[in-house]
Amino acid sequence: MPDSWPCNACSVRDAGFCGVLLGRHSAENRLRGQPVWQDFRVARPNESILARGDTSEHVYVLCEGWAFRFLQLSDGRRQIVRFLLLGDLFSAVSLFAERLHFSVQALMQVRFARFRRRDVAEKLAADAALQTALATSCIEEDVGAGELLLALGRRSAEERIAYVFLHLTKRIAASNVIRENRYSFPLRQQHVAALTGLTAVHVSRVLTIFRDRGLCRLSGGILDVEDPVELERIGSVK
Amino acid sequence: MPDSWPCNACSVRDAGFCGVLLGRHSAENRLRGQPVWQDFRVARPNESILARGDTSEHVYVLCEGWAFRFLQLSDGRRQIVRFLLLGDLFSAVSLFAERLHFSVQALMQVRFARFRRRDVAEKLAADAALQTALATSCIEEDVGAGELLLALGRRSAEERIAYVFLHLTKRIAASNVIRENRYSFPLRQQHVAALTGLTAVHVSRVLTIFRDRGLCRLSGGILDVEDPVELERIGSVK
DNA sequence: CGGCAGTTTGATGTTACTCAATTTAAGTGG
DNA sequence: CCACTTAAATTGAGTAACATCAAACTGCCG
Repeated sequence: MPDSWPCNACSVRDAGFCGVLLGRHSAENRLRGQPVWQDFRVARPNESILARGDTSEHVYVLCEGWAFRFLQLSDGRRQIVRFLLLGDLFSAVSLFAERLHFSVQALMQVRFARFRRRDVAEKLAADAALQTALATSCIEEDVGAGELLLALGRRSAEERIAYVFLHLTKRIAASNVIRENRYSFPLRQQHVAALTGLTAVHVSRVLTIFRDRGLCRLSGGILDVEDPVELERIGSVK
Repeated sequence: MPDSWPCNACSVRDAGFCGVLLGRHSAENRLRGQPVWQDFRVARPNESILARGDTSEHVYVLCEGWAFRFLQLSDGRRQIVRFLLLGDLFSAVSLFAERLHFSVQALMQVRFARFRRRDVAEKLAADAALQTALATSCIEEDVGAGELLLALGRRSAEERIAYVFLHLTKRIAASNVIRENRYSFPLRQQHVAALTGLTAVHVSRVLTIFRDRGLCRLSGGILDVEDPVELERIGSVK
């Protein structure tokens, strides 16, 4: 029997934050006799889920699909700050703040769970596994933000795109089984642009170059990495 | 008697993280009979304090001077991720990780305190004020990183520089008394460049424009904001 | 006074953006 | 399954923003 098992409700493995919150889904892992999760919700493709400035009594975990966190200027310019994958908290540190300092949008049809912030905070005080999971999420988000800052501030368009491909494929690979350097990768070029600080037109040009060079190709929601070594050479932080 | 008092050892007020850690500096705020802080250290201008990849049993609080956190590519390109001001933890989330994912360098002569990570973690479990202080730091760092990502990804050189000036002056103003829109601002243009993802040459050009427009001037370690309204219009996130 | 780091300025180059037109792909309803 | 609609991707031409290189200038410290 595996020591980790997907949740029958949300298909998230115990290893993720959701799994820890749900406590391996056994009956005794409830708060005051109620399930610790509040409810599940669904959002359609491109639907806005949360907006900066909102206050919310909940924290959120993504259970199905992809979404992203972003910030936006008053004139509409927007920057994606992080993609949210299966099992991700929308934001780890937002457990500590009522008012949201970011917005979240669905990339495709998604499902997510809401947990009452107070319940989670209460459980957190007594649950070492949950503390560890939260700490890990905080670290990962901080590392991710720092590396993205480095990419946006100091790297060329090619390097940025290679970097985000590598970063995301590694995150995918950590939670899924991947075969043959092919990744389910539902981003459109506009999303790559919004993440890398480039325009969609320029992303298209760079991806054409990557394709012609036999480096990788993105289409139909699949990322095909043909030359992982070279991609790593261009995009790696090391 | 004020409810907040500068630490006689490090001049940090109780309101900062250091103050909470030291617990208003009263005798009973010690761990196992020892002062909770490990020791104080000094670094000279431009001295490297911590390097990415190091492991450390300590967390660090800045007690005097300015420093900055940065990331760097193997070819030397570097991006400043956050400036560290009086009372700042070098990194809030690094309380949860032994291995550092960032480097720290002194901007000028600095003094900082080391605290054993284990001791702090232990104190954290029992001390609600410390929990709150840590949570606040985590949020503030996350907000700062997000806004900087937005600036680097989507804003022009002028906007970025106006933004970092505003952001830093607000942080300074939060901990000091400021008179007449003059800020002690020990950054050199190269640091502004390293923070904004620009070159020092281009920063120089933009600052010349700002000066000629009567917007603000940076020299001799002083930032003089002559037209706060206009600076806000250019640099604000709102 | 000399040396050095930082700043300024000019000339030139490159990268990525903008605008616009065209092609391709993805849905949608009959 | 096809015609229609709409969104996304591609391509080209022209441009703007910022980088690079190099030289001159400034201020500071020993």
